[in-house]
Amino acid sequence: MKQLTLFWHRRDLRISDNAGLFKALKNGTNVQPVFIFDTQILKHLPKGDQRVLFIHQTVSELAAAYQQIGVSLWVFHGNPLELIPALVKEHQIQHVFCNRDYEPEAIARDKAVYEKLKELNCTFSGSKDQVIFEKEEVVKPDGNPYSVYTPYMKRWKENLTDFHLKAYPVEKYAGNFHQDEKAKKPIPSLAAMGFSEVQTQDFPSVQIPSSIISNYQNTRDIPAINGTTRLSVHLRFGTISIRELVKASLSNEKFLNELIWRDFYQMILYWYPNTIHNAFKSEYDRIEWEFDEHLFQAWCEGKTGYPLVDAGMRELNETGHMHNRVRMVVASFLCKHLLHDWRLGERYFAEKLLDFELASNVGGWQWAAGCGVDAAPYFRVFNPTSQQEKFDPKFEYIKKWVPEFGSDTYPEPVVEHKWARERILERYKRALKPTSE
DNA sequence: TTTTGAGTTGTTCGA
DNA sequence: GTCGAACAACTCAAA
Repeated sequence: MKQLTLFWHRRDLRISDNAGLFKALKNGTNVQPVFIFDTQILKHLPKGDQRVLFIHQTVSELAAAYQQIGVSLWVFHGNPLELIPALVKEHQIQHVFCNRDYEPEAIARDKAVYEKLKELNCTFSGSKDQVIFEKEEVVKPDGNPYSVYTPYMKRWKENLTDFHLKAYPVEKYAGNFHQDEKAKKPIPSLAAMGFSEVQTQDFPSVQIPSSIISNYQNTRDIPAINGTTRLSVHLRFGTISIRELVKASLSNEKFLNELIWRDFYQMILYWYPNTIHNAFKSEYDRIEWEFDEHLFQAWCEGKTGYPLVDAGMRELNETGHMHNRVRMVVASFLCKHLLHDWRLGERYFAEKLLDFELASNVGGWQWAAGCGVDAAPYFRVFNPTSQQEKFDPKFEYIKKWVPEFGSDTYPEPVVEHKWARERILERYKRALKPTSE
C-alpha cells in the first residue's frame, strides 16, 4: 500500500494559492486531500442552514476541480478527532497538513488532533493562509498586541512586502498528489447529513469586482447601491485567497483598510479569546441591560418602526446578508436604543449571516456597544432617522425590504429616539463611574 | 519616564 | 441652512 500524506481542507476550500496545501505537496508525495463535514459543528445548525449548503456546493466544486487533475477529494461526515487518526492508521500516514484556524474551538480541536497523531508518530502542521499577518507578526515594538486600529494598520502596511502577497504555486508540485482512480469516494449528500437543499438565493460570485473596489469609498455606504464586493463569504470559507484579494486592493486604501480590520480582529481574538463572552473593556460588563421579549422579537423580525433598522434585519433574515452600513445601525439600535446586551445581537448575527466570522462579528458588536477594542465612544448614539436620511434618502433600500413602509400596516417606532438616547447615556454613565458600584 | 498627539464609520446644540 | 464645538475624558502608542 502506498504511503500517503494527508492535507485537511477546512476553511480553505480552494486549490490554488493555498499555503498549507503547497507545503504538503512540497514536503511529501502522494498527498491526499480530505474534507470533513464536522458533526461537532453541524449538530448546532438548523436543517436549512445556507452556510452548510454553500459549503456543500463548494466542496462539490472543489472535488470537481481536483478530478480535473486526476485527484480524488475524500469527503467524510463525522468527528475529525476520530476520522483523522483513523485515516492515519489505515494509510500509515506520517504527516498531516492543514491551514491554521484561530477560533478558540478550532484551536482546541487542532490541539486534540495533534496529541492523537503524536501517539501515532504522525506530525500535524498548520500554515498561515487565511490572514496576511497573524499572532505576533504585527505587534508593538515591546511585543504586546495593538488595541488601537490605526497604529496597527500603519504597522501592518509597513511590514507588508511582495513576499507576503506571493501566491503559493501549488501547480508546480501537482505531480505530488495522490493519483488513484480506485480511491474515488462519493460526497455525502445534504439529506444524508440531515440538511435540506432549499436555496433562498444565489450565492455571491467569487470574482473580484475591480470596478467596485476602485469606487469603494464613494459607494460603500449606500445600501441601495451595489457598492460592496460581497466577497466576505468567500473569505470566510477560503474560496478566495486573501493574498490575491489584497493584491487587487492595493490601489484603494479604504478597501484595503477593511481587509486590515479583518486581520486586526483575528489578531485580537487570538490574544483575547475571552472577548467572545466578555467586554474587552471590562467595566462595560457592569452595564445593566434590559431584556424584553417583544422588543427583541421586533428587532429580530424587522418591526421596530425605524425603517432602516427594519430593512436591514429583513435583508438579513431573507438573504443571510446585510449591508455593512446597516449592520452598524441595527447593532447600535439594539444596544443603545433598546438597551439589549450586545451578546444577544452577536448570537443572532451568528445564526443568520452567511459570511459569519466569529472574530469580526464579536469585534463589530463590541465596537457598536462601545465596549470593544477601539470602539465608538458610548455617547455616539446613531440616530436611525438621520442615518436613513444620509444613506438611503430616497428610501430605495428600505422599500426593497420593507414594502409596507408608508402604509397603515407599518408599525410605530417601538421607542422614541430622544428618550432612548438619554436613557442609554444615563445608564452607561452610571455603569462606567466607579462610584456607582 | 514623561510627554505629546491622536483616536473607523456621529449627533446635537447653539450661534 | 451652515458651522464649529461639545460630548468625557481616557488610554494608547510612540518619541
